[in-house]
Order: sequence, then C-alpha cells, then structure tokens
Amino acid sequence: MGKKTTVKEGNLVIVESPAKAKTIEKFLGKDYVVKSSYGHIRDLSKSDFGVDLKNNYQPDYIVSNDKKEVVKELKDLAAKSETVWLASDEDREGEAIAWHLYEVLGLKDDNTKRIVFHEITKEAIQKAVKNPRGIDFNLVNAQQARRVLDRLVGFELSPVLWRKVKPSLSAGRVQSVAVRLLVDREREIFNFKPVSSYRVTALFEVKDDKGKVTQLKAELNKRFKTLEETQAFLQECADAQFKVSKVEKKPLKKSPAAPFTTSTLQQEASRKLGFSVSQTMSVAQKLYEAGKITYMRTDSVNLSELALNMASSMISDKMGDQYVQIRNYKTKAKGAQEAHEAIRPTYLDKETVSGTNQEKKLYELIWKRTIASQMADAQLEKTVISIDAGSTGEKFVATGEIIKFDGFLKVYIESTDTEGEQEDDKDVLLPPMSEGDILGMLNVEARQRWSQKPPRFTEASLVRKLEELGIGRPSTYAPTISTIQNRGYVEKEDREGTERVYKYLHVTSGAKVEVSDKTEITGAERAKLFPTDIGMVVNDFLVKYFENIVSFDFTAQVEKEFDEIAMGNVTWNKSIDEFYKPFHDKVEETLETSEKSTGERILGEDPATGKPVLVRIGRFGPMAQIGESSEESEEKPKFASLRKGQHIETITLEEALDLFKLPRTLGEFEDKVVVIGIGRFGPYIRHDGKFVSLKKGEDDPMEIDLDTAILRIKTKREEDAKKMIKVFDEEPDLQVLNGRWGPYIKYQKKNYKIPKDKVAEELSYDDCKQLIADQDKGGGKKTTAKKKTTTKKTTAKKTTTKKATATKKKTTKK
DNA sequence: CAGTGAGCGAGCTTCCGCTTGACTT
Repeated sequence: MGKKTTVKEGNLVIVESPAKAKTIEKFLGKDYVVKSSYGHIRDLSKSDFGVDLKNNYQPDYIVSNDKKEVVKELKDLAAKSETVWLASDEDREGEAIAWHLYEVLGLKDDNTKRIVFHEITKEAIQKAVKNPRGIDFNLVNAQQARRVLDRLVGFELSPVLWRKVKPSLSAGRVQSVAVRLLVDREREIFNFKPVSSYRVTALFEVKDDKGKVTQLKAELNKRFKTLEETQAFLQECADAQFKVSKVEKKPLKKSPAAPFTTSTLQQEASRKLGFSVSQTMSVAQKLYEAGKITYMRTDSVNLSELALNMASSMISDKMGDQYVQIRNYKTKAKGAQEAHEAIRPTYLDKETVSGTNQEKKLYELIWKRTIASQMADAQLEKTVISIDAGSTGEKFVATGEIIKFDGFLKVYIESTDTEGEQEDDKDVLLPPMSEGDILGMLNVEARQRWSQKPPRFTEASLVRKLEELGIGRPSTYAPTISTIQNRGYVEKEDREGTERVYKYLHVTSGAKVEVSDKTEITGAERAKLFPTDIGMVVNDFLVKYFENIVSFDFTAQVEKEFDEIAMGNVTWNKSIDEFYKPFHDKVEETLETSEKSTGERILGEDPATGKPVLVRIGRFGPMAQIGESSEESEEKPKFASLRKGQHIETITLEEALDLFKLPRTLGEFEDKVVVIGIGRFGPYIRHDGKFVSLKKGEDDPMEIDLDTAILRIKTKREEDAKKMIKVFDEEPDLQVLNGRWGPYIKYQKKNYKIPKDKVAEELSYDDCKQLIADQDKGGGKKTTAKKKTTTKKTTAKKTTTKKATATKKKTTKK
C-alpha cells in the first residue's frame, strides 16, 4: 500500500443525536463508526429572508458557525469511508437533514445509503441496514416548504409589528396562536359572570346487622337557586323521614393511559411533580444521556416489541399474570410523525435510578406510566343509593366506588387538571343498605356555590392545547413557551385569591334552620399564564389584519399542503407562491393603511381639569395619560405607568387617577424631604438620596404617614449596618458586604466572589484588591473570547441574562 | 444584593425545528 493512495474502508453512520450514536455503535460492531449531526447542520441565512423571492423562493442555506466543526469532522470521515449511511429520523425534518448532509458532505449516490428506524433496538437497526433506500426528495421538498413558509410569515409579520406596535416584537405561525389562546381565554374569564346556587348535603346514620353505626354522606340531586327555596327545603328536612328508595350496583372498568409522549410527560410532570415544561425537558435530557430512558422528544405512543416483552415479564413476576395486558396504543395527536418510540425506561426492570431528586422522581413517573400501560383494566363496582327526603319529592344520592380488582391502579393513577372544588366521594365504601331502610338524619347543610370561570392555562395545559390543534412539535413546545414569555406577551404568575362571602345553612333533626355568612378564598392561581397588555394589543392587531395566519386551523391547512408535496402531487415552490402573493399584498396594504396600534382606551374625564384620561401602550409599556398632546396647547400631557396587576383592558378611571397622586411628599425628617413613590420594584420611600421599600401587605403608599415612613428608614439603616462587614480607609468604594448568598466584595459597582477557603472578616485591603484583579482577569478573558464568536452567540447570551434577571425578580418578590 | 424612569439624529430587532452545551445566581 502506497502512502498516498486513500483506501476507503469501513462505514460511517450519521444519526441526529450523540447519545443515540453511542448506543447504535454498540449494536453495529467494529466496522461501523457512528457519528451525530447534532440536528440540522444548516439553515436559511438571515439576510434578505434567506429566500430568493425573485427566483422561485430559492432557499439560501448556510452552515452556522457552531455547526462548522461538526460538518468538518463528518466530511473528513465521509471521505475516508466506503459507505455512508444517513440514519436521521424517519420524518420530514429527518429526511431534510439527510439531504443537507448529502449536499454539504459532497456525498455520491453509489456509496450513500439512507436508512431509518424508529426504535433503538438491535433488531430494528439490523433490519434497517438490510433495507436501505434513497433520499425521498418529495419529503425533503415538503420540509423546505415548511421552512420557507415559517420564515416568510415570521420575517414579514414581525417588522409590521415593529412599525405599528413596538420594536423588537415578533409574530409566527406557532407563537402567535399560542398567545391568541391565552388572550381569548383571559377575555372569557373577564366576561364571565358567576351564577350562584345552593348545594345541599345530608349526613345520615346507618345501622348494620350487628347494630354497628356508621355515617353516610349524601348530596341532593338538585341545586336551589335562591336562599329562600333552600331554607324552606331544609326546614322541611328537619321533620322528614328519610327512606332508602333504590340501591343500584353497576360494574365499572378503568383503563390505563397510553405511554408518555413529550406533551403528556410535560403535563403529568407539571401536575404530579410541579415541574415547568422546560424543567421536565432538561431532567429528561439528563436521563436520556445517561441511557436511562428512550428519546424524550416524541409524539409516538408506541413501544417496541422488546419493551413489551420486558413489561410483560416484569409485571407477571412482580404482580402476577392476571395483571398483564399487552396493549397497542394509537396516537390521537394531529400531524404526529412518530419517528421515535414513546418515552419509556430503557430497562423496565429498573424501578428506580440514581441521580438527583428530580431525576429520580421523573424516572419513577415514566416507569410507572410505562408499566401501567401494559397492565389489566381495573374492575370497580359503583354503588348509587337514592334516599327519599320525606314528602318533598326530592332525593339525596350517595355514591361509592369499591375496587374489585385493582389492575393498573396498583402502580399508576393519571391526574387531571380539574381543580378540586367538588369533594371527592370516590373510593368510599358505602355501608350495606337495602330498599325501604329508614335512616336517621344527623344534619342537613347547604352552602352557596358559584359556577366556575374557565381555567387559566398552565404551561403544560397550553402545550396540550397546542398539540391538540397540531401546532408545534415535541422539540418546540418548551422553547415556544419561553419565547412568548421572553417577548413580554405572557407572564407566568401566582395570584392571591380574594375573599368571598357565602351563605351557609344548617339544620339538625327537629330543629330550626340556622343561616349564617361564611367566607372563602376564591380565584387564587398558581403558576398560571397571564397575557400582558402588549400580548393583547399584538394579538388584536394580528387578528384584525391577519386573521388567516393566527386562525387555529392555519397550521392544519398548511400541513395538508405539505402532505400533498410529500406525496409528489404538488410542487413546493408553486405552493409557496400561492400562499405568499396574497399574503405579501396584505402586508404591504397593512403597512400603508393601518393606524399605529396602542390599545388606547379612554376612561373618562379628570375631575380636576376636565381633560380626558386614557390608557395605552407607551414606549415603556402600559401607561395612563391625562390630556392629549396637541399643537394648539403648549401644555404637555401627564404620564404614569400602570402598576403590576393593572391592565389596560380592566383598569377603572379611579384607579388610573390614583396613579397620578404619586410621588407625594410626606414631610421632613432630619431636614430632608420624605417622598413616597412607586418604581419598578414596587412602592418606596425616598429620603436623603436613599430608597427604602415599603412593607408588603402592611403599608399602603396612599395611606402611609410620616412616622411609619421614618420607622422604615431607621430599620433599613440598621439592616445596612449589619450588612457591612468591612470598609477600608484606603478606598471607601471597596467594601466587604453580607449578601443573600453570604459575604462578597463590592468595588466600583461590581460584585466579586470570596473563595470558600477565605474568611470574610479577615480579608485585608490587599487581599481584596488581589481577588478583584484575579476575577477581572478571568472575566476579561471570557469577554474577549465572546467577542470573537458570532453575533448569534451574543444574542443567545443576551436572552440568558434576561432570563436571569427575570428569575431574580421573582425571588425577591417572595 | 441592587435597583426606583420616560418623546426626531443609529441600527437593531424577527420565524420554526432538529440537536446540545455554556452560562450564572
């Protein structure tokens, strides 16, 4: 063998994910090198849409900087290999990845093979290798159409928003519909008028054969509309005879839920473990990389043959044969592409794993759900007992369920989103009773209840809705939720409930009905998604001018078109052209004719000046304004920002006028004025150039008096004194302080860490200077490194710092 | 922990889907 002749030998297999590559390499043996493309290797350039509008929408693809290294490695390996196997996923995106690889790596037909498998088992992979095919260009074109359409929609609509609403905003096929769902729901809630009715329950005494007494709770089978009716009925009950009129027993069966997909995992992890969707994904990623679960971005509910066998033997060993029931689940999700298995443990005999608490919990959830999905139905018996209430003609009903055979319930019960206003009557064993039995009444009570407003979305329930509409993909649910929050369209928040008074009626046998007022907390929300004013204005704008794009079935419609392209019935650029021409005209028309959209609402007149009071979106967010700026009058309008929790759509004239009462001067303390105001971080006291926050829940900025304010200033001073560990005479700007995360050094407005082996109190001036120099040097290196990298990276950096400050705010709020 | 506003000058922002890391607090 001469040195310069390149001998091509061996096989290069390219998959999308590096963890997958590792597993597959084991199955294929020595002759195969398995590498990963890390997803797509190139994308549309960002200049001029990345699409040539004059040349049949020709895409301009470029390999981004962070992919250059991967591409180079793959190119080198491909050149040396005898055969290159493109093993990206078996779906539209996967096919496109294969094609991009083919193009960018300069592959040739005669030594390139396209293979697919949708489960990572030895059999599946060997079978795939035996059945190679070529690249499916129809499918690739369907992906190009998808990509180009999303680019055109996003990059044409967003600039319209910059001009007509506010800079830096965004719109897109997926995110804009997500926001619309939230805005629509918020308005439904706003317009919702709760209706009250009275729910009546009774407590009876039941004696069994042996004379043992048990209690039985039953609910009246109707609700009364008015207090009078309810009171009259309860009074009748006081002297009524209660007789069992019917005892009905019905068998009932419950079936397990399908194995996890990305979306159902996100929902259950949210309900059962309180995880956010991004949390779920990053914990799942860890489990996947450690080889503990299968791939976590999937829309498939299928389990491999191998997994089914494992489940079957696991269940029969552990619980017995009668618990095994192997099932095939069908996906219900619109547009599912099912390139992978469902999410399941790699080894079903492992009930738990090592790792962080979160990893353990999520793994256990996946294990239980997977096992339960292959278990027998639960057999239950439902008992319904009807009890006549004297001669009133009304019936009380008691229901109970007993489990005859637990089946899958032994390991897993699916949660629901319904929040528990209704008490749980289930799993109640009813005392034995027969028709004609007379029951002793202990008491009858009634309480006023209100119909429930539609529920606000959580991250997870929004994902479920999007999936239902076929909008977005498993890999984008979590990022979409982040995007709409980062753009300021949506906020995830807790809301405290408000007190509500309800009527409570109570009567015992033979007595007189007592009526009283009780209070309950209602409307409390935890980690719910609230649309912001900007979100609402942007949504209204898009609905008004681009209804078809933000309609709930836009994605479904274009998916149909993509399917046609994938089947070879339609040419992709032609299809894009049919969409783009009218769309672009509409964009042009909107730019020319539409007014700037600020969500302006006139609330009324300012009683002091008679000028109009209005609210709208300003350059810095939602604001209130008294008077209009006009050319005739020199007088400028007055401005005030809306406060947290206030919204353009719901704020009243009174609330808006209150905003202008601040800042207000309380008086003087130590010869300096004391001023109350409201800033970005809530209400504050300003005195002698310093700021002190008001006490939450105790101080009202409109009410607080000078004495209380002075008290707050003094306590703040004490706290500050405690905070200070050391100051140096050499430089008063250099301080050692006690912060929330322990001691730190502050110098020229920057903070520096103190290494764990140093004691804060013992640091000398020189020690501090040294630490600052060290850390500045480290930081300096980093910043120069960052400057060298691409613009893409710096923007990514920006968003992460934004996120960091956002979480900061939240923690201080607590 | 620190921080507590605000109208013409320049250029930027933006999409959806595949994939992982690299960043702090």
